[in-house]
Amino acid sequence: MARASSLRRLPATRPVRAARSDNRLPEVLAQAARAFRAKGYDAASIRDIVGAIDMLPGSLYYHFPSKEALLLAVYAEGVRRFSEAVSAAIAASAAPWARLEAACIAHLETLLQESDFAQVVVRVRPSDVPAIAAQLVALRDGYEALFTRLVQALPLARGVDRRSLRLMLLGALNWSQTWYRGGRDDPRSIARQFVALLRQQLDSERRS
Amino acid sequence: MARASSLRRLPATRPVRAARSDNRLPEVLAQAARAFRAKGYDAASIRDIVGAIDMLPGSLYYHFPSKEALLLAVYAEGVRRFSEAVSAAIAASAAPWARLEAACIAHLETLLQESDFAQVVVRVRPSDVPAIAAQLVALRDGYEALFTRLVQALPLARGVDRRSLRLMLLGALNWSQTWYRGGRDDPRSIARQFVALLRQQLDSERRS
DNA sequence: CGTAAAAGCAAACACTCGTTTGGTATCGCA
DNA sequence: TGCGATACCAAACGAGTGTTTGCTTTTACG
Repeated sequence: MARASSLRRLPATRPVRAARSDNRLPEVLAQAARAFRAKGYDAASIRDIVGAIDMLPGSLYYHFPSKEALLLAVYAEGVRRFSEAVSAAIAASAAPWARLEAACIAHLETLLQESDFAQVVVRVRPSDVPAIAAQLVALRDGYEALFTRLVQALPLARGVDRRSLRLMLLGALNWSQTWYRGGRDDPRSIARQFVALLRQQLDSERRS
Repeated sequence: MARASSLRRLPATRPVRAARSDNRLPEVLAQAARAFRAKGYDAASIRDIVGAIDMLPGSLYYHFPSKEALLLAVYAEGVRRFSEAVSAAIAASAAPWARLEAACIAHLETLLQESDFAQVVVRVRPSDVPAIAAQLVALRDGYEALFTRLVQALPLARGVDRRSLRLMLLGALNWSQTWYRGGRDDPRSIARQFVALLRQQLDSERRS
């Protein structure tokens, strides 16, 4: 059986028949992502979300059993977009540093341009939604494991802590959401700058 | 006239007489910082804050005209603590890199240990509180100017973008609030690691 | 076509939110 | 000691919150 678009398995009430074509679930998700990104989880109300697509508050509960479940769906989609973008980006290169740079560029372009879903992942803190905090963290950790492997592959001088390097890089990238303004900066060059600042230790003082 | 403790000028209703000794404003501020840090601005309710010190919701409005004004007071105090810690720390050293490292250590220790007030500065986004967003940004910018000067003083190879360096460093430091767990890590060594990862370009290829 | 499921409407529910208003102990000070 | 400002209490306000319940329209499918 085909895996389908992955959005189709999100609703909690499983249809036994195919979804109808006038299904507005995609619009709901898009608007939810937009609202969560702009206002954060608590400040974004159900009425904000559904009102933007002329739907009534109660109607949302046909698609999701709770506001938390809605956030989880948006968050999962955000993580999926990050993973997809980065996976595709690193496939092109073989050299460890080039792969890391490609990953950072893809991460930042997804975060700062393709927007909304990805921004929610960086914006919303799992601890803000205790009921699903563990699931949010698990999703994010799954994605960041990609970077763990990329950093692991780097040829570094001994004594360089790879965990610190990963945390520093991802932290700097994610924090850019705070100060980034389109037009003035662009994601690609920011990511390149950041990687370049770390690349000073030359490759392979030891085994690859 | 003495400058006083700087908390005394916070209330919006200016007393013409000295404050009474049973004044619980300090406790209100401390609890507000605690709540804003733990839950964020929107999720932390007035009742959460005053309830923790057995005060009634309405009583807060003797000290502050609005919830936003309360946040502004907490935020300003947080920025003040950052500034004070970092200013004191960089006074001890003269060498540019040592000063930057000292600043980062002080920043991170303030953020991750002395806690609450400082954490609010990193946790709460100005855009979450539009009415005072501009003032929050101004406060933070004033503090971060400290780092701009520290980075400016570094002897760097030409072609190294100082703005990127500053943004990367502060971003990585601030993001640590997300993953830091006391006991496992400690702020001092984290800050040292981060600075070390950037220090590879040797001092003064050019003028000091 | 007819029918069952899908998708959403309409209206309310109980609750919490920030805030206001009027009153009152209590303290600092002359 | 008395007076007035200080620092609250007590109780409510209207608006907004996530969510539920019963009903209705629309669609895909046999």
